[in-house]
Amino acid sequence: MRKIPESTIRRLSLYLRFLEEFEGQGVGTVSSEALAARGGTTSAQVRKDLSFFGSFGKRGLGYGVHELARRLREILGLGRRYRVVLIGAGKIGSALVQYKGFRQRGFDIVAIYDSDPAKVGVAWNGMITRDVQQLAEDLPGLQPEIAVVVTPADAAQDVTNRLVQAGVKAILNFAPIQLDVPDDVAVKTVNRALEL
Amino acid sequence: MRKIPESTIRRLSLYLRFLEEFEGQGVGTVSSEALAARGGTTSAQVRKDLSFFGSFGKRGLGYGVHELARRLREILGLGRRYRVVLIGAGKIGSALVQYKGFRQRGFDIVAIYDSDPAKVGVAWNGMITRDVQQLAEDLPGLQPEIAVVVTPADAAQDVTNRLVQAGVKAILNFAPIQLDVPDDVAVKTVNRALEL
DNA sequence: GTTTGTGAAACGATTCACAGCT
DNA sequence: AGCTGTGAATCGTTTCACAAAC
Repeated sequence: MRKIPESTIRRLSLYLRFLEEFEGQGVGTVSSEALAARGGTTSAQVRKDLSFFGSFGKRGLGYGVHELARRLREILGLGRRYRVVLIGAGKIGSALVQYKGFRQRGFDIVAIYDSDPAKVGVAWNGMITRDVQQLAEDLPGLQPEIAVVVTPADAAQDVTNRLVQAGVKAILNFAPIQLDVPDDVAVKTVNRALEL
Repeated sequence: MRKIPESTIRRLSLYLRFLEEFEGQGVGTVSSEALAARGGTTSAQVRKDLSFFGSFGKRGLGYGVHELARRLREILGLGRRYRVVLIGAGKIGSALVQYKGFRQRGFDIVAIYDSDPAKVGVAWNGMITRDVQQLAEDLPGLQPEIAVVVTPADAAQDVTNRLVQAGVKAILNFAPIQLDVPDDVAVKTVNRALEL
């Protein structure tokens, strides 16, 4: 029982959200069936997902809402805070700085960079946008766990190289391009597109 | 060779984007290998994806960039326009009305609804927000192919019921809830959340 | 009696590997 | 010689089904 499916992780955060709902409604215990109904999966799926990490339920009874929520937060690494640098102070970048959910989920933006002289020096949420040229120099002091790349596609790979060079091991990429990184660096590219 | 993987469809629109890039660069022909490199997959994957829909390449040569792009647009139903109604004139809703990419991709918003009296009557892009109570009455005249639900979670199911009742067969759901619909209605729930 | 936890079976997607066309 | 198209093999995920726990 080693490798955990990526899809399991995605569902785990869903479950957590539902548990928090149940918690708010004063529900003390849920069955895998109830969780599944809320999330549009099956009870077997819920149980298998959880079983990757241990056994948190009581047979014949279900799961303690509060306890399971706690365990999930633990598994998902919530409660822990992450230092993140943001590269790109354009539209998405500045939206992210102001987005409260980001901070709520444990992500603290500790610096913002841009290459456009018109954007450098502008303050967002009390943080002054710095020149991307200073990135290499600043990173050792910032010690960010995560970098968020929100540059145009043509700048993304260059920025990524600098980040990797400086030892960043996790990148969240909003640029519409496949970033080339060493195996020990995790990249998650998010697709800002709608399709049907 | 009947059922086409959902993931194949997702990749197809990626391929199309890359082909348009190549087209812009005056490239006349691509191999599956070249497309794969651009998109971070493998050549076998590209060929298998395309093979679900026919054989568009020339052995020993590759694919005609222009022709393949045309075929993909055809397969993906682009070029066709869709009439969409938007339910919810809140933050995301109003962003969507103004989002140009939506229209560019063939989606024409033909009406906007909200239940909040303060929002009803407000014009977005020259379109006046109407009261959601009028939905049932209006839909037969609007004949929308798609409805986009951007209401709060507690209103979403109710709105959905009305839409289904009126014969809408495709719903794009931004509310953080699992919508319950008959089998012949397609729902795509999009998750406005960031995780890592 | 109810509901979990989990091997085993079924299913679905990706990768391999090669025959066949250009 | 080069590259596609595709069955067959492989790999990963979901579903089944049931013994064990309460």
